[in-house]
Amino acid sequence: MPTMPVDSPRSSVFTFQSAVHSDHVLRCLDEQRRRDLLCDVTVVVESRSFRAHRPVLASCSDYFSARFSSLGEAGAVISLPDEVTAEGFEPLLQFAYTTKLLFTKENILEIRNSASVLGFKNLDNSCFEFLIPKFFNNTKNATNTPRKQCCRMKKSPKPENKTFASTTDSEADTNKVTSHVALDEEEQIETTSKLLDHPQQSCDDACPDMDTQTDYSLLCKYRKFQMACLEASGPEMASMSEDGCPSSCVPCTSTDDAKDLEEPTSSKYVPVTEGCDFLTSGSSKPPLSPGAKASSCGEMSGLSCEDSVGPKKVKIEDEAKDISEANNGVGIVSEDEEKVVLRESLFASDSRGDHRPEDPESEQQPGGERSTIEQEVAEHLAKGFWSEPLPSTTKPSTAPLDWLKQLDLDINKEDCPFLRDLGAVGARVPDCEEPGLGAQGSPYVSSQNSGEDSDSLDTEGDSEFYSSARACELPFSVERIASLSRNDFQQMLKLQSLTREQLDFVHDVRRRSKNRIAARRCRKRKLDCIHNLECEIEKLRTEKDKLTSERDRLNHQRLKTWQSFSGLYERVCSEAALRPEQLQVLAKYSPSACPLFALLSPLSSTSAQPEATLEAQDPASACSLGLFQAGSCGEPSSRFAVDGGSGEGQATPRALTAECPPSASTFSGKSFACSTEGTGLGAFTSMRPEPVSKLITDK
DNA sequence: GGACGCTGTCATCTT
DNA sequence: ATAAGATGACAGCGT
Repeated sequence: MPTMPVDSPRSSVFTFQSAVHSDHVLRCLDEQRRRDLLCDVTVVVESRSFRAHRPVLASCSDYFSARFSSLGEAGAVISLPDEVTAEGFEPLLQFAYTTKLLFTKENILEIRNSASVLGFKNLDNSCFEFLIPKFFNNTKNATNTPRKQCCRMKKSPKPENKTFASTTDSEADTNKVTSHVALDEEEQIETTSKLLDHPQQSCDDACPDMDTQTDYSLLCKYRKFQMACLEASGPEMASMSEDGCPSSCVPCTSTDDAKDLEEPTSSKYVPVTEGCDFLTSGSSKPPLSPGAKASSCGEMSGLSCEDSVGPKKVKIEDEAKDISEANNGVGIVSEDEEKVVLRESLFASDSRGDHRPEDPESEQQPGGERSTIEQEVAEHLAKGFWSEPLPSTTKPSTAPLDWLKQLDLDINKEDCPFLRDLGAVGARVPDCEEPGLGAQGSPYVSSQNSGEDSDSLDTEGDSEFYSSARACELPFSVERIASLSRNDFQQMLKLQSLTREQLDFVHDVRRRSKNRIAARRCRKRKLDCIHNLECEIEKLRTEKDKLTSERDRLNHQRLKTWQSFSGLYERVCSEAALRPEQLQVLAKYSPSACPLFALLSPLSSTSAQPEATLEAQDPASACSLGLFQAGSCGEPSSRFAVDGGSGEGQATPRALTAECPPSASTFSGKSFACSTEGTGLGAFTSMRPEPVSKLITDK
């Protein structure tokens, strides 16, 4: 958009933004493409060639962007992968130049596939995800798309949520495409949810080791706990974030974006006030009304795995996002029975007047009977369209009550170019689930998913609010009140001349809404923390098992080495027929760990080693019994647990009794005395293998 | 009808 | 000093 800073005596900067410039540019580019003017690339698909401009393609498609950047100037002709068909590519090319995607039931799959391969932006979520199932899964419950089950921790699946999995009779005779689509949609939903949710979002129950981006910095007491864990855990927990969040093992419950880490799974909508900042601060775009900001932001941020109960809402909110980003609306009009034009069009400030007279397509099809699919599609898109709040320009001087009436009447039926055409379907006004609450028909309310557990905004308190709001004649929605930043909120209040009572009421509503959201966050953090701790416990348990088995292995190895060593000494001594004096001399020059010491123990304990008391001597035999007779002790490790005092084992009585059965534990007391007797001779005497003892005894 | 879980709200404390 | 957020406690509601 052209900005035209104009110097003024006071150095003020003005901004002019054309609402038609981008349209014009695109139109010119399309014209050039049609006339093959300034086209710098030929795209070959199957046997067909398409002339185009690289920047246009690159700006719309990741694929082209990558290709062009890698090819440089050389690639004047590029061939697309086999997966891309001409039938699928041509509408995409047209979309790139016109923002309109022409498709039919017959070619939408081709288009979707091509778009997927080419990485065409702004189509998947906004178009295919909703449309394809409508085309190919058009059952009664088609609108009830499955909730992302893996993100529902405990809620039992509801029957209607199984639409995709279940195959109705009407579906039974559908072609393979149907199942393919259903499958793909599941993937899409999942992918979409992942994208829209916090990237960390994942299944709760299957991810003990998955990372999380839960922002524990927002935890208060939990953060302290996490920090304590960090400190206590040492290097193992070094992967924790600064906030004390262990990245190695964390709750896999959803965590939203950095700001709104918290809301994703547990709440239905998350107004992120801060998210509106980019709209409000120094924007060069035409100022949006507070309502627009609120709605946009609320809907933008209102996505979560759990929240996005179906592609419908995802799409709507995605559209809202697009709307908020580009100030565009989404319109859909019918061309003929099976043909639909999905169009993103400029959503000028006067959205209510956006009947797009320049588009003959938008005119009602006289007598044209729409298919159910089409009706649903149109209704869906209309919802997205009207989820955009009324600009403030439409209600400046209108009395609040009149304004509300206006909302209820005008918007829903008359002014919406899509619903107007829908007949009975149109009568099901978006956001008007509760007939008694006319205010809920206000486009300020973004509760899109009618019916089952739509706890987004249709809470008791909100319903109460609407009643009270009507009583107070407040032109606000809860969402708007709660999602606005403080400044915006204050500004909005200033714009409205409210009575004291009204002001109190609005503040109260805002406070409660904020608190409600905070409570959700808080609870979610608790759950995350619990989950995190469970993961930690599991991890430590695994670690312990690993270390235990390693210890056993090493002990076993040590026992074998000792036995082998002892055997060798025994052989040497017996073959050499050494006398005890000779043995002592030999031992004198042997390392202390040498099993030879064991051969000397009786002598040393009685004469040479006065400190080796009877208690130590007795235990020696006791230990040897315990060690080498008590096979009942079971494992080698338990045997060597006894000799902990001789080396690094550090066996404790508790360990002994724990590891040895009662029969062997009768020795434990003395064994322990023996093993703790000393680190030298006593210890080794306690360990001498029976053959050695026997040898010495014999001698 | 009670147990349980979920959610909103309030009061209070912390940031 | 004030607003916003966090959290414990409680109550209402649905299952």
